Amino acid sequence: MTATIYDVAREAKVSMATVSRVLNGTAVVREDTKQRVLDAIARLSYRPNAVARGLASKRTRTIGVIVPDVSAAFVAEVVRGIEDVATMYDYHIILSNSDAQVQREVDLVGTMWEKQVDGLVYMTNRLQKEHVDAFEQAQIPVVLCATEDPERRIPSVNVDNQLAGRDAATYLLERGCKRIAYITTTPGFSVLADLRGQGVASCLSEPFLQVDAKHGQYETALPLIQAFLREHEVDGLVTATDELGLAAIHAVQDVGKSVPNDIKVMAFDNTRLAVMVRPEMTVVAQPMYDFGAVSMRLLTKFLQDEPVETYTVVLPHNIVERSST
Amino acid sequence: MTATIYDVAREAKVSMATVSRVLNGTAVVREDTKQRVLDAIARLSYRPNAVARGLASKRTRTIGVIVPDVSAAFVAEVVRGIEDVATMYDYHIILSNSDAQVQREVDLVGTMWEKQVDGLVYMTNRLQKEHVDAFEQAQIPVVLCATEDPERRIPSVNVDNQLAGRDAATYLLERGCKRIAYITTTPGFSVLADLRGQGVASCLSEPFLQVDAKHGQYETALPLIQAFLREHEVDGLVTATDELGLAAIHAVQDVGKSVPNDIKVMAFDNTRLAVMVRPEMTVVAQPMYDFGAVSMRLLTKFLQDEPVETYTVVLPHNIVERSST
DNA sequence: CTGTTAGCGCGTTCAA
DNA sequence: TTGAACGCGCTAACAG
Repeated sequence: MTATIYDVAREAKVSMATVSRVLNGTAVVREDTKQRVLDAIARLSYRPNAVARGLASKRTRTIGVIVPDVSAAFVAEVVRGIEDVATMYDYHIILSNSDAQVQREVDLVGTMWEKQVDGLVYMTNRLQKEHVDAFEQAQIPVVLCATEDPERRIPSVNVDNQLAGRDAATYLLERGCKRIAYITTTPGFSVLADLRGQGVASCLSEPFLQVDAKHGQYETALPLIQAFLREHEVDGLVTATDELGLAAIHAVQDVGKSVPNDIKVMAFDNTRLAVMVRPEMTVVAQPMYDFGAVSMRLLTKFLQDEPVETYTVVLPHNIVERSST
Repeated sequence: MTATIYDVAREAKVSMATVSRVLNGTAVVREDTKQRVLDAIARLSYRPNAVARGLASKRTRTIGVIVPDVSAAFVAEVVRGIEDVATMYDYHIILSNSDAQVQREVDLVGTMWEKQVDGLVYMTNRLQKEHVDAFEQAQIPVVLCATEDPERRIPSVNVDNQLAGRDAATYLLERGCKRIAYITTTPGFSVLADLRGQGVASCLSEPFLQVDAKHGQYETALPLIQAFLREHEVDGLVTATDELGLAAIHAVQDVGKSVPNDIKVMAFDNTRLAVMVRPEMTVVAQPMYDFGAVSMRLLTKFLQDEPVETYTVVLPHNIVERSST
């Protein structure tokens, strides 16, 4: 049997309350009795039971993290940011994948609630009423991470994706591109991708060309982009993700043209992929790690009742110029 | 205030024991009273408190997952596998990154213990005595995931990396390679990488050439491999990871040679990177998702006292032939 | 500064 | 088939 706080109390010849006090620093304890307690703890190699603690204090020091899919590079990087800051503030994270399915996302809020998480970091492609309802019912502090809440009801951390789209288009325009197309995942699937597209579109005088690259997978996107390039005369491509950017570069090469001479390619995100292509990709870099880190930090502020200035944090994005433009 | 089991009991005009019974199916309850309870639960939208439940039952239905770094593609994929199976068996996972630091890994076992996790899925580059001691002290069921335990003390799920290394070398040899080099992260850092190298070496009659690509990052590896290629005449390259494979391909091209005509390149793992290079990489594919899924499944067997045949699961690897060889 | 005493919300005997 | 009562290990008043 593993030792409890009672065992420590007996061993140190004090009451369990005193043990609790030195454990939590919740009140002043005389130095020598404190030392006795510490010794007893060490002798018994006592570890406080976080579950009992959670029940008594109503705070579990664990945060629920709900994401579409950790195995996506972008997401994994975000999760890393979340976990790092969580660790700093002595929290653990419970991680769940939703596969971007609303029903599952809503269910997860429920099970996270059962687990008594102190807060939630939430990542979804498209925030809907069901989500907001679930948050309200669960009464858990939530921070949206790299996801948009058009109505700004829920605190969130993101970049201005529409502006980012404009910046991308402007960049290409300034470098002489005349006809720019936007390559994205299935429109309607991801708000981020849609906003970026809107940003691009808003800069164009020509009719807006958009390529639906399905789920954004390299393999499926490649032939779609090739087909598009055979039918349309373009000299600039903006892609919703790095993976699509990579597919775009290869597609351009496949139809016998050159990047960046014939067609300039500019991608979103700046995952490690961006530097692993030839030519290396110019990108609108997203602060993925910071999405996670800042979200979690914001959440800790809520949990500790620290004052917060902005509930809707807009992180800066920036263009990293490389050889594909 | 959120409803408790007492509220439900009162609402259904039964005792809390009965509510607990219908909740857990732990004893037969008359159909109509069961229905009353269910109705009451729905009416109050009652959710059992998992923390209280954990304290009373001594099982939390949460699993600790300790990995070097989720943001690595390989790891993220493994974690996805773990989480999927955990969900199937109604477990949640607490995820922590260790950055491959032994001290942190050991500490994490301790904090996971405090959290009363029911089990641990553990991933580390090099299992050491400190780890095993920590496991023993914590008395938690552990399954090693994609990590070697040379002494087979701890249950594990892995492939035979040495054999995989031999297979890679054999493959190249059969295709006419005469001088093969192995490109790896800092030797001694990862047991997996070392074993693969040993496998490669065991097939070679020529002296074994090994390139220390530091931490295995594309950017730092690239110039190192270029330098190596300028000094050595080789016609085959095996790399410890996909990222290094990509660097190798580009390095070959940078020194004015062709893949696969002049030098064949063969990588390990088969992350999505493998198909995103030109030429696409031939790889020894690792079942990353399965590492996670099978580990977690094995752990559930321990937790449910199911019989298990093998404590050391060796998953099959296979060569995926593409254009780089 | 320290000890006593209630709970926290639930599982689980033991009787009835 | 159901209920009463105890305990899981700890925090948090409240006394002293």
